[in-house]
Amino acid sequence: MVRVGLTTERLIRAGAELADEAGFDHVTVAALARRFDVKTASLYSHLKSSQDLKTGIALLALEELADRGAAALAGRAGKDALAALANVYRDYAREHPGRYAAAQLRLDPETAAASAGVRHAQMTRAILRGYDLTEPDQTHAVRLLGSVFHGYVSLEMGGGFSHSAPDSQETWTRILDALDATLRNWPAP
Amino acid sequence: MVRVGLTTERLIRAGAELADEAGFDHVTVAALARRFDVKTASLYSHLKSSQDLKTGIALLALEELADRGAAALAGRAGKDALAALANVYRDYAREHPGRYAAAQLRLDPETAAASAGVRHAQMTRAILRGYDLTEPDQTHAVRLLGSVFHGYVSLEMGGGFSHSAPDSQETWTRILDALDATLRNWPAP
DNA sequence: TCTATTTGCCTATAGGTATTAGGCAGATGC
DNA sequence: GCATCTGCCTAATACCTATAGGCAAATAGA
Repeated sequence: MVRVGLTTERLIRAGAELADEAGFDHVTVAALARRFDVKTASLYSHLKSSQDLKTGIALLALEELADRGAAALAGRAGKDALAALANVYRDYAREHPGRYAAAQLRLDPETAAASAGVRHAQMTRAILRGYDLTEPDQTHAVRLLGSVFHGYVSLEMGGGFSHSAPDSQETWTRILDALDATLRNWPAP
Repeated sequence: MVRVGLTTERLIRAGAELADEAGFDHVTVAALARRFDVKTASLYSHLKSSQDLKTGIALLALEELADRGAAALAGRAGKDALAALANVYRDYAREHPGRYAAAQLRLDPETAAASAGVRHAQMTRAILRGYDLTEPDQTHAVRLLGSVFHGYVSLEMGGGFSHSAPDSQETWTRILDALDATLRNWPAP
């Protein structure tokens, strides 16, 4: 009975790797146990439940994403900042599809409020400082940007844009151009 | 041994109802069997697998959505058409959250090509006839609209906009205004 | 109407996942 | 060096998916 040195931390990190390799929906307590060459039941000393594991991966992903976003935004403003943050999401999803999928997990309100999710909203709002929007319009714009980032990345990852011209990168650039123009010329009600 | 009269058709339709009531991820062959007061194994005469059931629900949802879209677009053009199709997605997701979630299921290429999914792309393209866009820009715009519709609806359903002002309906209206303006003034590369 | 065939739903079975309870043996503290 | 703690184990329960083979109800043919 060799002790492998399991930790909640290590398990969640390994779970994130498993998610990226096999897909988030293949993340199971059993699969994770196999990865450590340990019996499934052993993980329950460190994890409350399967849901707990998934939530942990989601929180990790949200944090990594927020860190990358903060780094990308530093020293940038306006369209530059817009494109930088947008690319953080898209690139992260391509590098870490499983983690990105985890980040979409619906969290219960308390967990969400304590997560890095709030930093994401703040970062998007920070971008809008480079544009001239009134307060309620800022919220509308935050929601628009969130929708486009999430929507585009999720459709792209689902293969929606794979087999047709023009290629996805071209569209992505043009969509960021369009969003920039929209924010500069935000229509009155 | 009373025969209940199971059919693939009936099973998929009941599965869609189950999805709306309990959530798409609670749709299982076992749960569906309980609903018909029948043993789980009995469903395998009509369904190849659990995946088969889920795919069936997805195809049903895509078709219902496409039908609603076609009806909504009839006789409309420009911003009117844009708002009509957008509302079809949003309303459908609210009325049938389970089916809507099913429609996001990733289908294998052949299945997708034979699905109502292609009608969705056609409808979005049809909207763009009311705007003045060159061919490649039309594709970019189709992808933008798809991203916003899907992204917004999915964030809204995840509760992302629930507990903050202004309310979601207001934002939705303003986003449609912004999209209309963007399409009318699509920026050159 | 009676018989023969089809077929719908059943039982039995095997294997996968989640989760809890209780046990033994390394690791740790005095 | 001994006592305690704690990490991983075995055992057990309860689902879920899926396949194989059986019996009886429905259907077709005479």
